[in-house]
Amino acid sequence: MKKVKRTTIYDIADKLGITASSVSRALNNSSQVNEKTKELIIKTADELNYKRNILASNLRKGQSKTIGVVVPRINQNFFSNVIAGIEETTYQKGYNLIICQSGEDHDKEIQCVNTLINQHVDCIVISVSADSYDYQHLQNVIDHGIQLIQFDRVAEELETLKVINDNVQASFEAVSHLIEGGYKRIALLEGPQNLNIFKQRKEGYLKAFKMYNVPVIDELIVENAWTKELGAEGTRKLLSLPNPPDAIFASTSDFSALGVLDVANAMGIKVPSELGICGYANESFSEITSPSITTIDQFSVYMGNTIANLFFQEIGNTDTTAKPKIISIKPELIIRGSTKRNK
Amino acid sequence: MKKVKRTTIYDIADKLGITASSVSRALNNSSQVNEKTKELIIKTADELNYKRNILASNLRKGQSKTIGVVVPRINQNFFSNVIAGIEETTYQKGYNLIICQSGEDHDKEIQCVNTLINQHVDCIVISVSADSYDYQHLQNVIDHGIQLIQFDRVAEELETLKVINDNVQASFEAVSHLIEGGYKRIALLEGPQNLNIFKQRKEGYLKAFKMYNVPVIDELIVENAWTKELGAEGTRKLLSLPNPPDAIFASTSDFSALGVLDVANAMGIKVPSELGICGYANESFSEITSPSITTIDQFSVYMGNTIANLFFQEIGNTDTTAKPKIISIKPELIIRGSTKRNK
DNA sequence: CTGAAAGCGCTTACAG
DNA sequence: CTGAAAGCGCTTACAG
Repeated sequence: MKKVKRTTIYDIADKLGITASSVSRALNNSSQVNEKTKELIIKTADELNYKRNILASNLRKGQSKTIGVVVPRINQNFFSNVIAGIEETTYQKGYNLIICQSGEDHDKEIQCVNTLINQHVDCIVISVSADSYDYQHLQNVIDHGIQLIQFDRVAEELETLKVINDNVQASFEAVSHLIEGGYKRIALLEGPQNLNIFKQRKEGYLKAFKMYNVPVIDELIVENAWTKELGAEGTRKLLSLPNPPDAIFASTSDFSALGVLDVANAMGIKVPSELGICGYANESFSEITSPSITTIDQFSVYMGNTIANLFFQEIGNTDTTAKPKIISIKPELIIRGSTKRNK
Repeated sequence: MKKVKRTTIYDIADKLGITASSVSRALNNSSQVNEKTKELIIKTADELNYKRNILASNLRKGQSKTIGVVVPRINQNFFSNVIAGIEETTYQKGYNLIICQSGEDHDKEIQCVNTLINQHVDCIVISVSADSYDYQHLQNVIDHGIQLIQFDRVAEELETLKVINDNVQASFEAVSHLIEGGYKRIALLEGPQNLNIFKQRKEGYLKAFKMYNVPVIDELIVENAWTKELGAEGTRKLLSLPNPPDAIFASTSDFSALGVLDVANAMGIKVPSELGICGYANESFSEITSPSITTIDQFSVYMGNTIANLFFQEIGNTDTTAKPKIISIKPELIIRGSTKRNK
C-alpha cells in the first residue's frame, strides 16, 4: 500500500490564498465567516477530496467522540443486540464505538478498560465478566474523568450510571406463572452468585415462593448451571432425585433451558405435562424448539438505545451533586409451549 | 462529570527534572535511554497514574492503530461471529475496532465509510449491504491510502484484498447431497442477485444439476426469498404447484430454511421423507429444530481471524506490484435430519 | 469578517 | 545517553 499524502486545511488555504483559520471556521460552519468564501472553501475542500483529521481535531478539543464498550462476548445474542442498539443511537450524533470482549476473564477485562482509557474515550459502557472479583479498574475509569455506564451485569457497590433489567420482578413473574400453572416442585438452575443478575433472579424465585406460601426445597436449587451443558448436567441430577421436580426455571439463560429440554426429551419425559421449563433471555431459538420455550424478553436493542441516550443526557448535565441515575427496564414474560399444560 | 486534568509526559519530566523527550523514549522502551532513568520514569508514570494520549501519539505518527468494520447488522450471527474473530486477533496487536452498521442501506453505508475515513483508520473491513449498486465510496477508501478488505459479500470488480467463502463449491455439495439422496425435484430459494454470494450459490446449484445430468426446472427457482417470511411465502407457492418440489435448498440462510420448515409443518408435509430441506450458515437454531436442518457452516469466527491476519501481513508488505490477495475459505456441509431419509 | 499565533500531547531527526 | 526544537493537523482566544 503506497503512502498517500492527504489534503489538509493548509492545502485548501494555500490554493485560495487565505489562512487555515478561515478554512477551519468555514468547515465548522462558523457564522463568523463570509458566506461567499465559506461556499468557496467547501467547494474547494470537496474538489481536493479533503477529509478532516478527527485525531487532530479531537486532540485539540480534548475529546474523542468515541465510546468504548466492554462485554464478555460480542457474538452472544444479548450483547450483540445491546451493541446494535448503542450503535444505532450514537452513530447519529457522530460518535464512534470501540468494542472489546473480555471473554469472561477478569484480567482481559482490566486490559480492555485500560486500552479504552488510553484511547481517551468519552465514555465506557461495560457489562462485567463473570469472574470479576474486584473493581479497581472501574474506579480507575471514574478517576480519569471518563463517564462510566454499567449495564445488565453491574458492580452494585460502585456509584455509576446503570441500565439494568428488573431481574427480581421478571423471575418473580416467571415462577408465579409456574405456580399458578399447578406445578408443585419447581427447581432453580442458578448462575454464579457473584453476578448481581443471578442473585436477583434467585431472589425473585424465592419471593414467589413466599408470596404463594410454598416452602422452598433446597435440593431443588442447582448452583452454577449457566451453560447448555451445565444445565443438562443439573437436570440429570434433579430428575434422578427420589422426589424429582415437575418444573425447572433455568434462570441463567435459554441455553441452559435448552439443556433441560434435551435431557427431558432423551429421558422420554413429556414437556410441559410432566415437566415445565422456563428459560431467560428470549434467544431466537427459544421460539422454535418443540415445544417452544417460555422465556423472558429483555428488550436488548432498546437497552442499548437507553444506554446511549443516558450518556448524551449526562454530557449536558452540569449538576455534579446529583446521584447517578439507575434506569431499570422491565422485562416481559413470554409464555410458550413449555409451560402451557392442560390441567 | 467534572473535568479531570490528565498527567502528561511533561508532568513526569518536570517532576524528575528531565525533558519530555527522555520520558517519551523511556515509555516507548527505547534502547537509547539509561536503564536506571528508564525505570525511574516508568515508576513515576505509574505513580502519577499516567496514560499515554493515543490521539496525540497517533497524530504524530500518522497512523491510528484502528480498524473500521462495516457490516449490514451487528446483531446477526454470522457478522457478530466474524467481528468477534477480528477483535480476537487484532486486540493482541494493540489495534482497536470501530464498528458501524449499514443496515442494508446504501446511503448509510456510504456515511459509515466516510466516517471511518475521517477517523483515519488504518484499514476498513466491509461486507457490502444488499442494496449497494455503486462502489465509488470503496474506491474512495483506496484513494485515501487506506487498506480495504472485503469479506463475504464483495464487490468483485474492485481489486482489493478479499476473504470469501467458496459459495459455489458449498452449494454444489449441498445440492449433490440432495440428488444423491434421491430427491428429484430440487427447488432453489435464491437471494438478491446483485450480491455475489447469492449469484455464486445459484451457480453451485446449477453446476450440480449439470454434473448429475439433471435438467433444471425454471419454475422451481424462486427469486428474492432471503428472510424467514419470504422463504415461507416462496415455499407456499412452490408447494401449490401442480408438480411441487420434493426438496428445497434455501441458499440464502437458515432463516429462510426455517420458513420452509414452518410451512411444511403447517401443511402436514413430512420432512425429510416428503420434502428435503437444506439451509445455509449454520445458525445456532438449525441444530435444534425438529427435524434439525442440514446446513453449511462458514467458520465465521475463523473468517474474522483470517481477515485480521491478512491485514497484518499486508502492513509488512512493501511490494506494491503484487496482485491483491483473495483468500477463500471452504465451508462445510453439515448433514442433519432434514435431508436424511430412509430410502 | 480575517489573520497571526499558541497549543492539544506526543515523537523523532538532529546535535552534542 | 540527553536535550532543544520542529511538527503531526487541527481549533480558538486575541487583535484588528
